[in-house]
Amino acid sequence: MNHDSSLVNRLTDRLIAGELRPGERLSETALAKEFDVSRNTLREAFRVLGEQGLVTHIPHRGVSVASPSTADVVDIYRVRHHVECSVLEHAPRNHPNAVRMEAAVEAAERFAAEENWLEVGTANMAFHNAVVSLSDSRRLMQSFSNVLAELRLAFLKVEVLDFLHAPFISRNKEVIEVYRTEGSAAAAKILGAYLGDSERQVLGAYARAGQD
Amino acid sequence: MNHDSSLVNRLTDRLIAGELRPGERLSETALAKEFDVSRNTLREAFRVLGEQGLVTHIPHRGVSVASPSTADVVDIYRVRHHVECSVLEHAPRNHPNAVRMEAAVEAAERFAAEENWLEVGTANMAFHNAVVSLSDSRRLMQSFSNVLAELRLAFLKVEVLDFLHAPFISRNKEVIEVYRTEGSAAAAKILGAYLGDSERQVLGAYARAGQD
DNA sequence: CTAGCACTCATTGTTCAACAAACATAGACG
DNA sequence: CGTCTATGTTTGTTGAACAATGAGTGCTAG
Repeated sequence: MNHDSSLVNRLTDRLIAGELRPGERLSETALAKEFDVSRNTLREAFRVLGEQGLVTHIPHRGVSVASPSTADVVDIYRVRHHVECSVLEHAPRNHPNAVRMEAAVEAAERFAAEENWLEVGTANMAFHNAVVSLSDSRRLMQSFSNVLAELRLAFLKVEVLDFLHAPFISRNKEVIEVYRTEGSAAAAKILGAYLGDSERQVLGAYARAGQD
Repeated sequence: MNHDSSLVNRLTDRLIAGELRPGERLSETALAKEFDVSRNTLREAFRVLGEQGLVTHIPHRGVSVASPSTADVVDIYRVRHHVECSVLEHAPRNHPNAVRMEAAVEAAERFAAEENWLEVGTANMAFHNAVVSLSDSRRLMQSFSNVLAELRLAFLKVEVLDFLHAPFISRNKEVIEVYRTEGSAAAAKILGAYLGDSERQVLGAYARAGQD
């Protein structure tokens, strides 16, 4: 995805894989040693991750893996509503990137069959990134991708990947189907409802987990 | 605006003030000396500015002030359409932050009277940031703010601040007026047309300036 | 016993000097 | 005229060092 600084990639990989858990403190010296880089280069990587929202930086207290609060989840879903729905609503009828959406759904189904929920989640992210790619806007895709990555940390925080992802594969398919047959506006409505339900599920999981 | 790392602020101030011109190469040693910081800290600041799109970083070739191409301008206006229109369309009837929009317009009028076009541009940015603030989403505001800052670099690049900003003050007022009287949906339509015209103006200026 | 306080220790913030690696420039050469 | 090489400059990265801040500890006084 990012073809720049390999260090940022290595860190994001660990983050979205859940190997660095939300809220976990990231010691500079420890991580520098682990990734075999100097503290200074690690700090540069921290700054970009911080700007992407994957990591929280508090001056003189170091950085931790972002640990989205319920307020953050609500905020993230606000972004999703505005961006995803608006893009889908105004998408041209047969946008080439629709195949990306289909590919993502197929991948999700494959991984769901294997009960590999982490990869199902990745495929789900790919689906929604594909939706936003219908905008043909690099910046929109970039910003949105960051927000989705942050949302994944929210999923990891409450540790119920299966329950959160499984029911939504079929709804992804429905979005594609409606987009193909009835057009953008109808599909955007479906997607909006989808997102509302998804948000409720996540917030419910937060409440059950007793998280803030 | 940003109350974190003072260095990033100092740099962004110089950038949006046009003192560091679009495309200008930013030498690490030179800038480090000028801002009286070490190369390493400057590089950390470069990473966040790079992530914000204000600065372009090419490995082994250093960073330059972002110099948006016409493709970038088109991309930026795509973001603006999706974000601003969607937010305004779904904004509640009497959102408290509407006063921010009005304050921005008044500031723009004051500065226009003084023919201080740089500050008119700043006030215009404040207006559109205020529009997005109707979403009550921190992330949407943050991302959007970055995109607007990048657009200002586009204005600075073609050096026609007055021509680009002056005609749009009244249209800002119109957006507020329609939002107050006819509601969100109507205002969003007006704003959409506004943005379309604005985009054409900027692209026209690019063409006249013979820029890519 | 507990609240407050000084002290200690660990971590981050920042700088500096050094070197490797990539790039840009200029001059030599065919 | 174009290409290649040599040289110099800039970035990428490191390690060590020190200052500044925060966190934890144990002491003291009430």
